[in-house]
Amino acid sequence: MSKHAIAIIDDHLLFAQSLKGLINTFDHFEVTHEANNGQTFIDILNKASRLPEIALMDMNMPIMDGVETAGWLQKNFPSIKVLALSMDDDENSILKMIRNGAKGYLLKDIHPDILLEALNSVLKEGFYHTKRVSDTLVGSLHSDAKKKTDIKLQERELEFLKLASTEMTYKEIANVMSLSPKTIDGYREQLFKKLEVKNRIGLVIYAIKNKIV
Amino acid sequence: MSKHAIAIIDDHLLFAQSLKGLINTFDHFEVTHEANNGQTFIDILNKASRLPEIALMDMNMPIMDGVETAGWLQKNFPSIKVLALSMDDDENSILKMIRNGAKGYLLKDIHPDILLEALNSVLKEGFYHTKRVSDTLVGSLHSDAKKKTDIKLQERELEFLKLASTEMTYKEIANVMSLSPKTIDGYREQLFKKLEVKNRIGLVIYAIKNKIV
DNA sequence: TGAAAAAAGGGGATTTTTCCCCTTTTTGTT
DNA sequence: AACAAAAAGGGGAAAAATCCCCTTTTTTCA
Repeated sequence: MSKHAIAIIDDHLLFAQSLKGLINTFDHFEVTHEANNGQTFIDILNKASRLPEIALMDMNMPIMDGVETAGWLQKNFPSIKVLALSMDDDENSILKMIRNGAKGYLLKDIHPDILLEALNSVLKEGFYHTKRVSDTLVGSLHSDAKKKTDIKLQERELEFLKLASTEMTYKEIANVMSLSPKTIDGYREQLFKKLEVKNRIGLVIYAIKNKIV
Repeated sequence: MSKHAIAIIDDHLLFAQSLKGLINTFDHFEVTHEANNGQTFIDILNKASRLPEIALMDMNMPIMDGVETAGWLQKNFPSIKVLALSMDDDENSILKMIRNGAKGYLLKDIHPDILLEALNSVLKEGFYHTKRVSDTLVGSLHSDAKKKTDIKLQERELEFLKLASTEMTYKEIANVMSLSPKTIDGYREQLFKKLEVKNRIGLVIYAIKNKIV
């Protein structure tokens, strides 16, 4: 029987290469595709003769991150099962990834045995969910957790948010953006409502947590 | 000839184990010690019969981080050469690590060949410095870069800084800390000077960048 | 092609933050 | 015992941020 084809998409080459070695020691798996970000992976897939069965996908990557890439795969190569590989078990990250079709969400601090278990499970059951992920999924059904994902920010809002996450005053921000301070007032209040924060500190925390700055 | 003993200190088990596999494929190296944070590593060393020659040290770890551990090693086991392994090439991190005796600073996105090169270089030359690290070191000699490391914050200041990095007003913070708002004023101004920031946004950015929150 | 959304701006008031100037008490260290 | 540092607090004023209320113009999209 031929081995199951695994793809690794991760910008940390040292990790990717090491992990490749590890997976290749697993009896029924072999790493057949490697990419250092989502865009590269897409390019590889588009001229590949063989497709991977499972894609081990890092979350934080330059150019095209894990969430975006997972969404693209869901549309264009739905047969490829995405297993997210992340460093932080942030609720929002988990939800975004699962909503974009990921079959599982693993933390990088797990034991290699768990990875093997997850790979097998994804092939047989179609998914692998740790308790943490299940809990998050259940929790997201109740309460107000729905709103928190998929907040779309306008270009101008994003520009402002980045500048608001510096030590500039609003007057200075208005100058940089060539706007009236009153317009800045408007963007601020808009973002306060949209992001459900009470003040500029909340904006900064949001921006950093969502890797906008 | 026996192989050179390498220790891996990293809380990301999957990475640590994978890396171990990779290093064990290098001709003259083998992984002899593993720990998931600095404290664990110290415990292991204190009852080890054999010492590692090189310690591959992650920066961000729970309980005891890479900088602290490197400092401890410098005092207690100066023969062990520390090679920092980090995800971000933040100038402050590099400086802190080098000042605590690290012989090199590698990013996790390097090619495995570079790791091998670094290991060999540390053994032969006593150090391995990428261009980025050298540049940072040179840059730190000039200008005001000296001040930015080793800023010691008091317990109370740290408490305040954490609360200042939330959406609370200073009045609310004063209540939580059971202090007069005027005392909070004092701590704030003190931190502004100490951290060289202009306003509360600067405090939040500092706190997040230095993993205080 | 017309309504909705986005972008830009204003008046005016209140609250919060920032920034000086200080004092007292406690704690730690030669 | 003496001095330095840390912890706590105050008066007062200026600047910045917050929060309502609005209007106009341009873009987008069904």
